[in-house]
Amino acid sequence: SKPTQTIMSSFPLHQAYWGKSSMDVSASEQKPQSCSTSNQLTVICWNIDGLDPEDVFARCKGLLSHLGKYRADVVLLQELVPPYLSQLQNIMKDYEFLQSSQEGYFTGILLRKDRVQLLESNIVKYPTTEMGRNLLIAKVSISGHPLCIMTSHLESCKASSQERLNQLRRVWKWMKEAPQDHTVIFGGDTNLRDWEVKKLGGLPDGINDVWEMLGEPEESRYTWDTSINDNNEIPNSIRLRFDRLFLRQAAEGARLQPETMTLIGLEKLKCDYFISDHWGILCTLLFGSA
Amino acid sequence: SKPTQTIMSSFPLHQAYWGKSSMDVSASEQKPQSCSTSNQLTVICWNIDGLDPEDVFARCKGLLSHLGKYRADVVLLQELVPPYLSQLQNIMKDYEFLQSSQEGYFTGILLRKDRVQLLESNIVKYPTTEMGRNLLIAKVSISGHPLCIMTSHLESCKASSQERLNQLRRVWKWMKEAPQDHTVIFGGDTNLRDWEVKKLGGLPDGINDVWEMLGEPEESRYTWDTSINDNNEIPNSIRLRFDRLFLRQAAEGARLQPETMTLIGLEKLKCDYFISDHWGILCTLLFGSA
DNA sequence: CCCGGGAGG
DNA sequence: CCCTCCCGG
Repeated sequence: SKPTQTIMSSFPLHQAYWGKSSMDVSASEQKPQSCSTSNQLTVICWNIDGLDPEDVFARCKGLLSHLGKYRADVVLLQELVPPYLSQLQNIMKDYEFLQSSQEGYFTGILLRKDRVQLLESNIVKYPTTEMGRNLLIAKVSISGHPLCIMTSHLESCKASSQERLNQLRRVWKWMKEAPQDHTVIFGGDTNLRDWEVKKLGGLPDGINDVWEMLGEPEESRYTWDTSINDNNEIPNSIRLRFDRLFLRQAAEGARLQPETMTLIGLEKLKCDYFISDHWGILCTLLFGSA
Repeated sequence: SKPTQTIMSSFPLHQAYWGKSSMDVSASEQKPQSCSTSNQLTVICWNIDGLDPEDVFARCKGLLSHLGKYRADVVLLQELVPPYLSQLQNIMKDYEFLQSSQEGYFTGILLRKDRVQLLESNIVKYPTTEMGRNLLIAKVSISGHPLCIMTSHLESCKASSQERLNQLRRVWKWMKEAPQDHTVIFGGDTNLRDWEVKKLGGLPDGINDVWEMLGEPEESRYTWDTSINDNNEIPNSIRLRFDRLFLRQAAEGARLQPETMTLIGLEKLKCDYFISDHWGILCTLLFGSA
């Protein structure tokens, strides 16, 4: 009875996520249970461009295929829209969903239930946004580690630089002021240009950019790249690192150490579109001894 | 036989400049000869918007009326076009004319013959202009004082800020590198926003903004003001100080001290247009003892 | 969601 | 020659 089900058949999406011929088994049986005391944390961060009406079904299927393949502990999505979200919720029964708004487009935090225990969530408004942007926060426990997870879609477009930097300062403030016993990880579509971060004097003490911590690997630098991605039909080749992860360590306890960062969603679908105009970030981190 | 004479009758313009019933006397008799050893210098600087085709005749007449009234020693004009220039040359027989180009729109320096002796002139190209802009320079002697006079119409529009600032730096360089025994005065349509000058670190040592030297009088701040001037039919009220005079003193000899700066062309013509979308600047300065 | 150019206010 | 919006590249 959901409107989206009138345009999307559920089965191919289910299959994309759970795998072929899996309609007959329950969710809990379909994938091996992860070790809930593993010290590894897997995060996906992706602006899925839910506002683009082109071939939504195929793109959603592609997205579910990736999410089902990696089964990340934490999935941070931007530009979710209600029909898109409904589909994910219908299929991804093994995740708990948080969303930053009920209407328009918004962000979401998806928590893998068997790995992450949600303790508290919070939505913080940006007071001067002109695009309805906000900061979504989840306090969770994973393998016994207290973790504060944040996502946001900062003000878009070059022209909104000032507002975007206001929002970035606010994000950093929330990261710094999170409980000191929590590790804090932010992932989102920051729409940042490198010169904007420089303009703020660089990252604040205690907050690091995960991509920089990994030695600035060239192959995962540009998350928005019109030299490859033609979803937006932009003839110019422009490459920007819009999507970023920031990390603040807990004052004590295990440090969270980035291990790998790769881009996903790089393959073109049969419909000749990419899943999104952004690549997704797949990041693994390890809780180690301090 | 000039094309402009087919659309403009010369007599009303002559009358506007020289005064009523003056067609029967020669130019040299029409106005009292200024004292050629006066220490006062009068400068008019005005973007006359020669590109605006509306009511050119009435606007040219209004311009000549002002130029005839003040009979400035130096008149710096921007957005001259050939027909407009021809009319001025036909009427203002008491001035020597320099122009920065022969075609399109360009700047001009008009020197009152009985007060100013032209020694040398120079046209400096801006290498990267996309609007054909340049710097027009005249070395002159006035009351025995060596003077370097410059005018320009810097790159227009907010979007061309970078090129405009390149040009401004070049102007300042030429002002600084003019012969040290010359006083240097630049007047022009700079299209500058205050934040652009700040961005360059403010005015260089040794170069001053005449309006600032006069204590930043509010009534002569905005030379382009759509809250009053509707020549361009811009519904928003926007006021900018586009037109500026810069001064560099000679290393020795009399210092040139600004005395007054007023805006002219503030009255609406019968045709319901202003003379230009810019106000003119009328400035008096005095050579004093150092 | 890049950039630039053109129209309308 | 302001600004914003829209469109095409």
